[in-house]
Amino acid sequence: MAEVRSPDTRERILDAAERLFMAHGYEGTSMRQITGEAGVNLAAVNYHLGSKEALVQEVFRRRLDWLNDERMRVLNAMEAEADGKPLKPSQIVDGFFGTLLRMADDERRGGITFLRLLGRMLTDPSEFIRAFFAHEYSEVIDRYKEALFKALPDVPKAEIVWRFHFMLGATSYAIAGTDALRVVTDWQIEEADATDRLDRLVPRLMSFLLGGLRAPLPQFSDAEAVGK
Amino acid sequence: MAEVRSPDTRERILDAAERLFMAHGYEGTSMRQITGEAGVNLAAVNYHLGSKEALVQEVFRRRLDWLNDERMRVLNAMEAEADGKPLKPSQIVDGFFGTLLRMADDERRGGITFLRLLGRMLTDPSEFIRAFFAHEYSEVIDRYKEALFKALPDVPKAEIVWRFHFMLGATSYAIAGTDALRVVTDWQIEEADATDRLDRLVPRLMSFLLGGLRAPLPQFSDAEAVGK
DNA sequence: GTCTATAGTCTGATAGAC
DNA sequence: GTCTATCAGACTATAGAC
Repeated sequence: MAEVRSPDTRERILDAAERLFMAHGYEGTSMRQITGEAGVNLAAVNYHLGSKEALVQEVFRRRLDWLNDERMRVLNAMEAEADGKPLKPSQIVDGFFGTLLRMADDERRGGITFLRLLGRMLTDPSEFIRAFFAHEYSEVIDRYKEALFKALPDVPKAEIVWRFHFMLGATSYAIAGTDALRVVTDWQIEEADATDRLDRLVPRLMSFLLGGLRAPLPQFSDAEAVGK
Repeated sequence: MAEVRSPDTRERILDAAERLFMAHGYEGTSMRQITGEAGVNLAAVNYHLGSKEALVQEVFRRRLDWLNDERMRVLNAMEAEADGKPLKPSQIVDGFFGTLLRMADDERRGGITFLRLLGRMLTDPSEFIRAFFAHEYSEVIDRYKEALFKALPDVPKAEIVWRFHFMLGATSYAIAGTDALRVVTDWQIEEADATDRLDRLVPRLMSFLLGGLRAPLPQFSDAEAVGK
């Protein structure tokens, strides 16, 4: 049985970095802030992680490895159950986005802090960030895309890929939650109490995503597009 | 008649800052990079704009002033036309999101560069950015929210506010476009040619947004929620 | 493994000549 | 208005004592 002990230096650094990168971004967070918040010496980051760039990669890797394994496990289980028949779109959307959102409740997996950090980094177009995500995500995305192609045989594949993309954006903003919502609204809506946030957000978002995924196909003004 | 002249120093700085903030973020871009790209002296930013913080505010202000005026103009025109009757949801969505997306074609208004910058900054939770957007956006958001409340009297207001938020997220990702799309897909889809991007993106996104906006209401597992 | 001390570089901002 | 020169401080990273 593993010895129970308080978080070691390496993990304290990762936790502090996760929180600070979420709040101020990668470039906006210094090693001094990170080590200060973690209560460790400045040199500890370079000793344990190597560099600031290696640190941010490890911050994501320790969470995404679990998330994508879980997404794979869920999809495999659903497909085994379906026995060759296509899955329902709602199952696929829940397997991908629901699994992500439910991380918000799991403090062992970073909780809401990691989800906000992820939503923020997905809009970062820098080559270094993009290459990392492309690598960590490609396998699971391919599997879910294929499942959607099978589930929606009448919808052109390009349309499904775009709608997948739109769903990611809506989810990213949903994660940022009340904070980002306050950017665009005074949010005087009566139910601002904190208790009913997450368990209502998930069904709310799922309805929206499925409505968008199954919307009538767009009519392009360009006539030639019909034959494509 | 105004004299036609090449962009002056101030505008060259704003253009360079817009491009660099889009690519590397606010914290990731130095004054030296900005003045270097603009081909002006380092001291010019402080002389013309005052500080780096004042610079980024002016980068947004010069575009958002036009955008929000235009959104107001379109909404006022549609409501005058409707003569007191509720607008169609598709009209409202097009007035808000369509007006934004069509900026991508207008190089005089910053084009696709500004749109990507905007999408990126909307995920930044820092107080300084949020306060600025809340101020610049509040009036027009309120008017569009009210129009949606009128157009969808059977949908609870809280639901509409959330769906507005989800639509913003989907649009933000749509703007980031092919770049962010490549994060989550190899994008081997055949129609990757650049020519047919924007005029197809708008109907694609509009279908998705309207599908989400008009989706069936979510079922909360919490029974008490029904009476709220 | 953890610390101090510091090297070497880059940052935003400004004073003052022209 | 535009320039050079420079300040004072923050940054990442590392060498070397313990």
